[in-house]
Amino acid sequence: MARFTQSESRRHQQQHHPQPPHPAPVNLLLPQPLLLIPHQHQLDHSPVPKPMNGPETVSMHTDSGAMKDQDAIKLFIGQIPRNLEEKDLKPLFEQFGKIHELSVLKDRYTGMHKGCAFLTYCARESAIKAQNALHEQKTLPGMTRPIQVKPADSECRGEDRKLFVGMLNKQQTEEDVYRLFEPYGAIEECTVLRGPDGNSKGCAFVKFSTHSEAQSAISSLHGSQTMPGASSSLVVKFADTDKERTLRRMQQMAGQFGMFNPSVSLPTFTSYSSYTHALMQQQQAAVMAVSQGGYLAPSLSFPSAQLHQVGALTMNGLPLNSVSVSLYSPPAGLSSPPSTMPSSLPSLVTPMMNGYTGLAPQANVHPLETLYTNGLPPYSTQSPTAADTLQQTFTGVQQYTAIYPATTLTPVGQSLAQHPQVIGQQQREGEGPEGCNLFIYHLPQEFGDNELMQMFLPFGNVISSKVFMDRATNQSKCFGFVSFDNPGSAQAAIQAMNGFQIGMKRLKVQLKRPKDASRPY
DNA sequence: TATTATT
Repeated sequence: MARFTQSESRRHQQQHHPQPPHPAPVNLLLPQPLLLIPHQHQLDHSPVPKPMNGPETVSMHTDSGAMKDQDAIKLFIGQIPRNLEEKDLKPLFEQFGKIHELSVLKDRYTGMHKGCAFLTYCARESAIKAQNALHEQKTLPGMTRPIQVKPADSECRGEDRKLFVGMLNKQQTEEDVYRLFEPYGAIEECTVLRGPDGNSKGCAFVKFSTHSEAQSAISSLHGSQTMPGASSSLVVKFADTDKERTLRRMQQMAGQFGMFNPSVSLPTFTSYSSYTHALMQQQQAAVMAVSQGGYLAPSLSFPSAQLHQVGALTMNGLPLNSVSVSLYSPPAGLSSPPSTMPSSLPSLVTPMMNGYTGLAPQANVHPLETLYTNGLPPYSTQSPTAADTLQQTFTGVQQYTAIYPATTLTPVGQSLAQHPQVIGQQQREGEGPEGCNLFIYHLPQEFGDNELMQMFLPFGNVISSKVFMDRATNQSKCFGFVSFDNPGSAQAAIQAMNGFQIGMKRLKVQLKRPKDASRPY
């Protein structure tokens, strides 16, 4: 299983900086120690060591081994192919020392591999060796960018010393940016953002070793000069926090979906160039590869640019002029592991993302205000929760797009009605065991059984889906039932989809009442 | 002018 062969000698050639294998977007390798070592007191907040007699907490997704040193460093591992699990990664990292814990990050609801992991060696020294040998040094099969091996954010958070630099000249390199910021402190990381073609996007991230160094760079550099070719003066500010970034993405997506600007012309069938068609097929092939646990060829990865294009193709311009953020009570005892991918994927499926959003359409409002300023009273003033809920939902949508890229490419109006049933014989008017059956209300009028099923497939095996129709008019009554084969999937679906906004309505997703409860004697 | 992810 040694797909990755790390030459032993590399670790010892410290006299020159090894060239990263990819010219494109890489962090500048810095003359400073690669690993900024947090002080001990920052690392360990509890002076009490773990009891020697108790086993470490071990979960199914965790490889956990021997005791670690007090001063061990948790490493973040990035750019991992999504088909590699702990057991596959272990050999690669074991060569630097005994591993205390290695866990691949998975989405809490869908179980989707996030493409990164945490790794703690028993010995601090092993972590340093591993970072020196691996960080940015090798690209794992199927990845387009080199592996990341660096201290996890939890070891020493970087948000408050990381700068976003905008309005750069597109010709400026990591080195240029480094020189520009060097006078203000020790730079730990310096990255110019680039597109897939390697062209600079005219902005960069610069991480200093301390907040005050970063602050002094802002004071001195922000607005201080205008780069040749830039439309305004240099921007230097603290990088967005995770939350801000999520909100920003949501807004971008809103733009993509044509909600901010209803006048924007929607893509039409002319968008279906042969390229797009090829892209669809490729992505569909990739979906199959992933779902079968196979290896992803490099060309089958999902660069964000492609996903964006998918997004752009899926809008149908459903008007959205209000948003509400609801709090739901998370079901107690949601402890089952995330549901798995459906084992069989539909060959031709219906547009999932159309008109879906968890987004606030108002423009010119501060993102955070947007969340709570929609003409409705906030459901709660316990602030982070509503935003978290929305973000979780949004994350789910992104993953949906990633898992079913081809799905979203089906033009609006060409729904499953024109294609063979995908679950055929399995679909009956049926129910799963108690706890597996969901009641869904506020469905879009145009949703039929299949759309309903598609919407819930990501959370597990859907054994039946039924939208109730008005006999007289043959119109949907906008509610229906979905049954899974296990309660965990049902709970995951509730978590992700209850309150999910579609058009102007929010889905209500809850467990179906058991029969006897609805018919009291 | 906002990244490939941080339990």
